[in-house]
Amino acid sequence: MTDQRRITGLPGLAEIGLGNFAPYLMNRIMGRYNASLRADLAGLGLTTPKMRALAVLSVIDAPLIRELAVYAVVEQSTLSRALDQLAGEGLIQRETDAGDSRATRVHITAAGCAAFEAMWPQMAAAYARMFQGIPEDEHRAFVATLQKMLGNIRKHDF
Amino acid sequence: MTDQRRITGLPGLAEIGLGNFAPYLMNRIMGRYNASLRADLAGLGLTTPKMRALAVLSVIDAPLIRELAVYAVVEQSTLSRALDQLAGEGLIQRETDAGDSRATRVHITAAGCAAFEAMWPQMAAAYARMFQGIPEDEHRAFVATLQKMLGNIRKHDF
DNA sequence: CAGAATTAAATGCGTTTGCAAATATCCCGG
DNA sequence: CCGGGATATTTGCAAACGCATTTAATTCTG
Repeated sequence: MTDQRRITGLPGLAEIGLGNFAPYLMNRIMGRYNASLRADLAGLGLTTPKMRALAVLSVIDAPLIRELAVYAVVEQSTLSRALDQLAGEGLIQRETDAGDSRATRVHITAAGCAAFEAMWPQMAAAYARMFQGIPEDEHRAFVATLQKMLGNIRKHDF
Repeated sequence: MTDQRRITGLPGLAEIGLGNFAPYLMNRIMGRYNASLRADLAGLGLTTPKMRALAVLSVIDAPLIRELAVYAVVEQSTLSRALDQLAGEGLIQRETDAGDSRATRVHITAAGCAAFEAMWPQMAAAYARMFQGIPEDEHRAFVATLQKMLGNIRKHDF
């Protein structure tokens, strides 16, 4: 038992081991995944926030901006500026919500769908690489655990 | 089958579903984990790169800066500046490598260890929350899958 | 139903980031 | 042992980021 453990009663990071600490491994993996995507995307004039917004919009229709910020994992102020650019490029459209004129809903355009489809093969390739050699049932169990974890830490109901 | 699937042969994101797409879930989870830690750390005068460097240094002794950048998942130029600050605060020390005077090894100081120990309870709490309600064996299987994934995508041997 | 409190989104502003270039050192072939 | 190419780190710079504030609209409360 280390000094720290003896004093605090908490197992320390050294005892768990970096390579067994799930948040560390997840940061390592997503760090590389995101960096690799970012490099690919730069060639298409897209940044990470723009790509994430398009990805979510390809699946969820007309969310509010604050919802989109949660789904896309982008700070709302950063998203606001990313949407400025996407709108300027004709990839999305902002529209005031019918029932609440403070709120804005975001729609993806046909050009936006096309832009997302152009980058999807690279995301799919990175995804395939990540799970290569991992059996289907292990993959499914992994995703099921992720879903529980998200349920544990999210602040919103979506 | 969607139009995209019929044309490209690739299952699209909509078919997989955001909530079943592992990289998406991992970004959601780590986004919140990191944002929550960052808020806690701001009070201690630490940023994410500084915290990550300290965390790695609490476990790995005297790595080269480029190794530390990989372990800590921080761009090397960003790390270089974070180390400037940490050194200024007396939490780490840079020392030219004995065998290669281009290279620099980084040592954590006693004050640096103390700083990491001060923030560890918050990291441990976020970790515990993330896995609350998840059985021990499921947790272990999850980490084992993460280790395979890291092996699949990493570029370095560490 | 008036006014306070809350919520949505955008914006100002200082900091941080990451790419690319610079600097310093090392290694290899001839 | 000299010069070209590789490697380790730092630094210049423009773009991106996040916090806090602002603006605008809605909802709650007495």
